[in-house]
Amino acid sequence: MSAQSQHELPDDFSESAVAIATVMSQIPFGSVATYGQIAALAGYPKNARQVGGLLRKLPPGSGIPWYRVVNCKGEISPRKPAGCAQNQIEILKDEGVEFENGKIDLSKYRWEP
DNA sequence: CCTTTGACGCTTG
DNA sequence: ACAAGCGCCAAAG
Repeated sequence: MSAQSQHELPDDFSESAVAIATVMSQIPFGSVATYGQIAALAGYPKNARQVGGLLRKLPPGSGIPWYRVVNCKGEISPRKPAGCAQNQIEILKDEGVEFENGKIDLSKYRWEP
């Protein structure tokens, strides 16, 4: 079998979705990126919402550090199943990211490509 | 084809 | 600092 990439993205993914997922996987260890930032780097500055929609569709073990994605406020975006953010916070803390009242100081941990 | 939904972001009060 | 409203775009029904 051909050597597949570590990013096993569904074939359903559109061109924009692949670009977004690629940028997302570029987030370095110990850093975080905002939805708008990822969308802009992918070439779609107005598709910040699509980034979130993509994370929702992302399968586990996709090799994408979804936990390094936060909103413009430096906090975990609130989604339906409340409490899931707790796990994300733990992972980021393990990477050295400091949380202040549940928020991250983007001026310190924001990814700067 | 039209309407609704969604892990967003910015502006205004 | 906080809340509400509006804008933007794609996927699903």
